[in-house]
Amino acid sequence: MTVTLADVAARAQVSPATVSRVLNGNYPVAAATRERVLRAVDDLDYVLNGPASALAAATSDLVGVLVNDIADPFFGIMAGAVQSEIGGPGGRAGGERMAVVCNTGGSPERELTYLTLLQRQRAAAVVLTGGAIEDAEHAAAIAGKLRRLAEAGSRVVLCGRPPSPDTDAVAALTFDNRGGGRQITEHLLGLGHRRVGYIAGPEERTTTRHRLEGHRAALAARDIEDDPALTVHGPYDRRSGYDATVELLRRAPDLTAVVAANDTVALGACAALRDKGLRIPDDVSVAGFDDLPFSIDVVPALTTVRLPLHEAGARAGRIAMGKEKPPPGGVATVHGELMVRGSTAGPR
Amino acid sequence: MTVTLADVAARAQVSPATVSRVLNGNYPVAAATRERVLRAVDDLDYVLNGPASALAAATSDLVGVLVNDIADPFFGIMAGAVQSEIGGPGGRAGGERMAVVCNTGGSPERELTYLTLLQRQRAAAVVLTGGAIEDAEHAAAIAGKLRRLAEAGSRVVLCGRPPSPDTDAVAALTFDNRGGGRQITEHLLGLGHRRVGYIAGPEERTTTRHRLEGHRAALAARDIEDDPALTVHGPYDRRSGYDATVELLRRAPDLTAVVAANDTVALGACAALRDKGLRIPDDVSVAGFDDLPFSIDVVPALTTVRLPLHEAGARAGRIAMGKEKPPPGGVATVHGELMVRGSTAGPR
DNA sequence: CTGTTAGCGCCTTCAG
DNA sequence: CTGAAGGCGCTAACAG
Repeated sequence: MTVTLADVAARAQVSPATVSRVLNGNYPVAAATRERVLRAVDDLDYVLNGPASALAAATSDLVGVLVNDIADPFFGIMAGAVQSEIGGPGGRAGGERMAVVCNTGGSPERELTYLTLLQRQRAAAVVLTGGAIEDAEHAAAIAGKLRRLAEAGSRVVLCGRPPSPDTDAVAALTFDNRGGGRQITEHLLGLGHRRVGYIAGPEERTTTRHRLEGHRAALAARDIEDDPALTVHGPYDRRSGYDATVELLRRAPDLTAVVAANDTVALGACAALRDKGLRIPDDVSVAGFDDLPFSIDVVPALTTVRLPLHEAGARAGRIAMGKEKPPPGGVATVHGELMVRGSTAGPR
Repeated sequence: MTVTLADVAARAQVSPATVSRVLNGNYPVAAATRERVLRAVDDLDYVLNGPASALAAATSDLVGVLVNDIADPFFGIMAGAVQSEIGGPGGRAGGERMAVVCNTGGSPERELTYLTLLQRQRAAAVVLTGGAIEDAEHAAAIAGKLRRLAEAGSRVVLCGRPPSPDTDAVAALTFDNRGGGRQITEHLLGLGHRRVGYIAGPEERTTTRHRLEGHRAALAARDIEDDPALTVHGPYDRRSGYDATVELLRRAPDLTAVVAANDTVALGACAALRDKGLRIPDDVSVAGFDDLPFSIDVVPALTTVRLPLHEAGARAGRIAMGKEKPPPGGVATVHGELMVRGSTAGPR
């Protein structure tokens, strides 16, 4: 019923092997023969059977992309960038690799499950985005899975995640979250702020910890007390920013600035401040992190640290495909850039 | 080297068929036997070979999701929702289906290419999101591809895209773009606006056309002239909103409101107005469409039409998996809800 | 409930 | 440059 390679071969009057070679283009085939085969393919509307080739060739053209939440532009941008680079060298509808996007929701189990599923698919590569969960047991489990994936021939690339030891990753592009966190707080301190609230991300995640460490380093460098009451943890979403800000304001009505773990959280913080009748930045300055597309459009525009998400994702994609050499030592640090905008100013 | 079903069978002292049955759980197997097999699987760290099963079973556990741009939350939200519903009935790391996200960038060729690639993968289902391109030739090509996909056993579901004839889609969930477009303009007219600029999406797309038709219907219902100078087309991005607004202002300095094709475009429009020294909504009202998460956080909050993107995506996913019955006739219209917020008010 | 027997459709040596 | 042959790892009838 469904047309197979053999049908094409018959129609083109060549052997199945020849058709295979034409389709994969990895082997010399006479131009005339190729033409004949291609015509037969068209005539028959033939479409290669992916699973069959994957089985025979022991590798598929699927690339896994693990993200926390694809609805979040932070991940959407990276996933899109990865995807834009994994296409083959072009040509017909061949050579193209496809991205399997796996939404882990930040859950360790789902992360593991998806890795297994990708191993099952014999994924050509796997790109893990976003911060890692800081739990020894889980880290070991992940490392084990990644090792097995690598052994099975998948190229593993970390994007925006710190390199973890014995992972067999081809490369790790890690964001300089610590440096960025430090920059943003330094900017605020430089403006004269002394009571700075910090809305951190969820605990036990490298991203959260690094950004917070940067913040603290900036405080320490100026000998400013790191009042524990000024730090609140919560998920990376708007709601958390809102609630945390209300809480911070309750604990420390004297604060003059709020640093949020990321832009989305910062948005929630702004909303809370506004609801309390506080003006930004006149009464309270607000800063975010990531520089998502909307951040320049909120009013006042958000001061934040720009992370080159698209570039990083694209590079991860190219490295995963072997189109670009991994960085020396397999690790590259991607730095953020402080974007000073209207949401921060000197304290009252 | 790599461990296979046969290895597991040997270790559990059963036949390969039995192992297969345990793993797929579609067949009765004695509890004791199952235990033994499962233990062997664990001991050997066995992972099923996806391509091999797909070949033998003639179906894969991949679900294609076509989107214009995964970095855009409009699509990210739907893709995430689809993905959340395609998981199997649960259980071990089995039964899980994975989402192959295909970024078409709005290009007809890429749309076709990806459909072919999904057919090659023998995708269990394919969900097409977003509006369709209005070009007879392309529409026919797509319809043909979809028909072939359906014949090959993939369940095709449209999400946010009008039902196209002879497509063999299991279901089409279409957004009521016309109704939404009409509502938003009616809202503005009700406030007293008479000169309303309209920033439409790219031409030749159903979404663009329907929203614009709704806008015009609202004007017509009030016998207000549809001044062609008040409509500008452009891509669905911020930049386009900015540029279009500058152009509208040039053409019609007397306009008192701007309706954007979607929220992202509206953001650009707001930025342009602000740069021109115009206040929102005091000088010019602005309205968007979609109600993306950031829309409530911009200042002033955006009046817009909320589309239940997550719900629609989830439903599409369930229908694609056969977990939910398709709507009667295969077509369901998903209505938007007018969200009146601070960005619109009566004219000066 | 379990084992046996054939393929699924393609790639890939190996000859020629 | 092209053909022939074997097997990739699993599933799906059939028997039993």
